[in-house]
Amino acid sequence: MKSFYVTSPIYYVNDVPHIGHAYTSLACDVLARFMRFDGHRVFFLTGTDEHGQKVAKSAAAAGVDPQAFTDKVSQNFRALLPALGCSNDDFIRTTEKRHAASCQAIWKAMAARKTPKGNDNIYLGAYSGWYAVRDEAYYEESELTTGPDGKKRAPSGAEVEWVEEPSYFFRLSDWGDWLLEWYAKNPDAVGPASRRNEVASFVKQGLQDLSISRTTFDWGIKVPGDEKHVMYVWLDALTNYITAVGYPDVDSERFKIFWPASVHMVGKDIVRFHAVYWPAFLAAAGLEPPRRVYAHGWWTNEGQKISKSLGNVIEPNKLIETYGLDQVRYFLMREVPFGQDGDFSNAAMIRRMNTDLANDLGNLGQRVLSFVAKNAGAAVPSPGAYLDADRALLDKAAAMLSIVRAELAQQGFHKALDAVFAVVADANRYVDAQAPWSLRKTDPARMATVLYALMETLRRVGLLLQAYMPGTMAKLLDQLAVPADKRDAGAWDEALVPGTALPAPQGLFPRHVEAGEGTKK
RNA sequence: GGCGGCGUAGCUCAGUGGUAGAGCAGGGGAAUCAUAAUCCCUUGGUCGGGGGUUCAAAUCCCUCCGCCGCUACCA
Repeated sequence: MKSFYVTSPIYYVNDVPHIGHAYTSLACDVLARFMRFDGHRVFFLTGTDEHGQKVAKSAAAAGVDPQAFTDKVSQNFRALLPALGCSNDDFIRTTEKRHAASCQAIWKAMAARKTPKGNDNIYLGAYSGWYAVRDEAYYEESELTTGPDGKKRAPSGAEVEWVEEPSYFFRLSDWGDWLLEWYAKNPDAVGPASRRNEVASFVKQGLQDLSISRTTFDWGIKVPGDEKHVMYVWLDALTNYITAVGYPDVDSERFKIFWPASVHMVGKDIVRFHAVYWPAFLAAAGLEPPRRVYAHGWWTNEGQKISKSLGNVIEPNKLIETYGLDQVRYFLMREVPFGQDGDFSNAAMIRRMNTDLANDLGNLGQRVLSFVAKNAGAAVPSPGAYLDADRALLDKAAAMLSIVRAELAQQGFHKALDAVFAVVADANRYVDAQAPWSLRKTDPARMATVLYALMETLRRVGLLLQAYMPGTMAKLLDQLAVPADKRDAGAWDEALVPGTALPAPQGLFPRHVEAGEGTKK
């Protein structure tokens, strides 16, 4: 059995869940569901990133210790998953014991090994730079301005001072060639291709060593053997991906089955951490890099950049409440080519849910199933010999599986949907062309064949769309009387059994009508 | 500044040398099984500007204009 390991980033608990988090998680979920459907052994991981100075500070501000604080706020993210219909297999928190053990193990593994150039991977040095206390951030010399008072200031206007602190460094500078070779030999390792090019050109510029410990705060995982230091949050955070599959027990069944990860799904803002640092950390520790890192784009809201200060943050729960879960899942996966930025607008959302879902797919189901209920004895009809028109529809429906499989293998979520909805459109044309309402009077046997072909097409559409819209497609398959154990790719060619009794049809996708609209004048 | 990408119908985009395409939106019609849904036809573009190569350019080359991404240690 093939395995498939997909991860979302672990979400930083200091953030409030927004559409970006939901989007990443949903993309992972669609992949996870499709791969399970397609017979893979799947592990879908998500979780929360809970260490770092900002979290410690937020906890202090709330008057609680950091652990109690993160116990609480990590729930914001955990609770979002069922609301989104996510089928994650685990939820990891970086404050868990298993994770501390894993981080310390990868640190030791890195420290024990040499770089490709024969140097130690980790060495103790000093991290120095222009630090703004107010911003809690370091700045590059080039970013600073010198005021009339002679003081250097950050772009934010905060005063900066030169500080030095002891720090362990990861000798990233020795890993550049290895990374470039990895990109070259594994063209699918980073996607979309534009991101791979960006990352490669970044590496080509030459890499500096990376500070991987801090001494200025202590809310983190202790560096083995030097407890004054806590690990750099990104080393801590990225390591979650192996913790969850059993690291440091590399001989465990789970680790052997699922590592390396099939896809790390990330937002475009954190590509570098996943496509440069992470593979280098892993290689330094003697572990395999992930098979693929894929960066998706960002959403705007009604054409505007989303920001807290603009107050136009899109809350996933609100969206689901307004439009429905499966509608939102569909919209996010369909509206924008995955990998590119996209715009959310209520008009576009409503257009998609009414046009694609209610009118095309929902109405197709309704017109076919209610016709069968009224005119074919509420049971699966018995088909006669197929004509060319029937074959054309059925063959195209049968071909969808391999198309969807190929598209999703490279995160082509929208293209996979394109292929399925092309068949839905064909099916609507077929209904009109065959006009079963006429056949009812002239040729009942032919009518039965047409209805059967339509139901078979709906069955396959329903099977494939389960990954995107699990709830609604379960209803569709129920209405087609597809048995629960015949809803995966293994049952792709197991056609509906004539004579099977059918339940009363019900609408799948209600049209969305805006308040004040909908009453005829 | 450097590197990379993009600019095609009202909107979102596909199309990388051979008579301009899709979806949605707009207009007209057909049908009546269905969630007034569906189906057919149709309006609409000097393919960012200019120059060049070629029998032929949205597609290759040059140049200009505009937009975007990356250009390292908050996460």
